[in-house]
Amino acid sequence: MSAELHQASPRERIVATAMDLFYRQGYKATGINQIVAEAGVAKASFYDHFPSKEDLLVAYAVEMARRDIAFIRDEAMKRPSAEERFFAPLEMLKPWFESTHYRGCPFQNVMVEAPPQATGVHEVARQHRESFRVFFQELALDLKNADPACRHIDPAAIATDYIVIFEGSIALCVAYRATWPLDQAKTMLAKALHHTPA
Amino acid sequence: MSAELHQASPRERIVATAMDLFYRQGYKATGINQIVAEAGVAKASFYDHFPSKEDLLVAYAVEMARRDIAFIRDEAMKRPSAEERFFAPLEMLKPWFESTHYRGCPFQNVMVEAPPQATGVHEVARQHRESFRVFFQELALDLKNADPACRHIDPAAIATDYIVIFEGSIALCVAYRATWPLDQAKTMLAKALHHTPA
DNA sequence: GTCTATAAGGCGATAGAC
DNA sequence: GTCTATCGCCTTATAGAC
Repeated sequence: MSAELHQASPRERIVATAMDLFYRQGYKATGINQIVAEAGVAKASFYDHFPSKEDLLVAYAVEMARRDIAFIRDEAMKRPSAEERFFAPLEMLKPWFESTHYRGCPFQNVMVEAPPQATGVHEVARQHRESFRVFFQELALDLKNADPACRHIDPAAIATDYIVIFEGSIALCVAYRATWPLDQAKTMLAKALHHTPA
Repeated sequence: MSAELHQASPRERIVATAMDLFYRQGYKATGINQIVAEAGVAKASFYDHFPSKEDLLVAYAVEMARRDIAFIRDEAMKRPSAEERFFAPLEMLKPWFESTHYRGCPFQNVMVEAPPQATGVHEVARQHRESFRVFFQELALDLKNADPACRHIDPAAIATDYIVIFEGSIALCVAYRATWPLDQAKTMLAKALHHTPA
C-alpha cells in the first residue's frame, strides 16, 4: 500500500488498488485476496463495501471513465491552438502507452474480460465512448471556428471518424507494441479535415 | 461433443473445442475441465498433447489465424469486381458479429487475456495483423489496376489506413453492440480512396 | 487411448472473535 | 474497523489402474 493512501478511507483504498491492478493485470487475473492485501483492508471490510467482485468492477469502470475524460479535457485545454487541442487526445496516448507497457484502453479490455451478464460495466464503457465522441465533436467545432481552412468541416462527421481512428490506433499500438499507429491516426485525421466533401 | 468430431483425433477434438470456447467465453473463463469434457478426451490425453493450457492457447491462435485469413481471402475472391473485393473484409464482419454476439476480433481479445509472459501468442497475433495488412495492400493494388478512378492511390498507404479503420470499427462494434461502425469504416475508406494526395 | 482419484493451491464469499 | 479460520468450489496438473 502506497504512502498517500494510508489515510484514505478503506473504500477509497480498495478502489485505488483496483484502479491499478484491474488495469495492469486484468480483471480475471486479479483476485480479491490480492486486492485486500494491497489495499490494506480486511476481507470482511471489502465485502462490507462491495457485495461482490463485480460491484468493484463497476466502481472501477465509473472512476476510470471519470478520470479519463477529466484528464484528457484538462490536458487538451492547456494547448494554445485549436489544432493542437484537436490532436491532443492522440498525442497524450504516446507516453501513456509507453509507461503502461501497452495495456491499451481500459474499456476495450473490460469489454473482453467482463462477464456477459455484467451489463452495468458494459453500459459504463459504452457511455464513456459516447463522452469521447462528444468531446471530439467539441474539438472539431473549435477547430472549425478557429481555422479558416477548416471552415467547411462537419464536426459531427469528423467526431465519428475520429473515434474509429482513435480506437483502431489504440488496438494496433497494443498489437505492435509501438506508437506509430498514433502518428498514422494523426495523418489520417489531418487528411479527413482537409478533404472537401463530395 | 458434436457429431462430426467423433471420428477426429483427440488432438483435433481438443483444438476444435478450444476454437469454440476460447473465443466465446474467453481464455481465462474457460477451464481445462470443460475443454476435456466437451472434447470427449481424458484429462491425461490432453496433457499428453499439450504440456500446459498456454500451449493450447498458442495452437488456438495459430489455427484461428490460418482459418481467418483463408476464409477472408476465399470470400473476397468470390466477389466479381475489384471494388467489391476491396470492401469484402468489412462486409463479412456484419453477419459474423451478429451471429457471435459481438465478441469482436479473437486477436484483440487474446492480447487482453493472454498472460504477459505468453510471448508466443502475442507474436502470432502480431503476425496475423501483418497478414491482414499485406492482404489489404493486394486488394488496393487490384483496385488501382482495375479502376481508373483509383489510378493515383498508393496501395501501401491505403493498406495502413485500412487496418487502422478496420480495427477501430471492430472495437466499436463490440462497444456499441451494433454494426454501424462497419458502414462508417466503409465510408471512410471510400473517402480515402478518392482523396487526392497533397 | 480410457477411467478415477488426487494433489496443491487459488477463487469468491462467509462467520465469529476481538 | 481488524484478525483468523473456513467453506465449497474451482483451477491446473499428475499419478495409477485398466
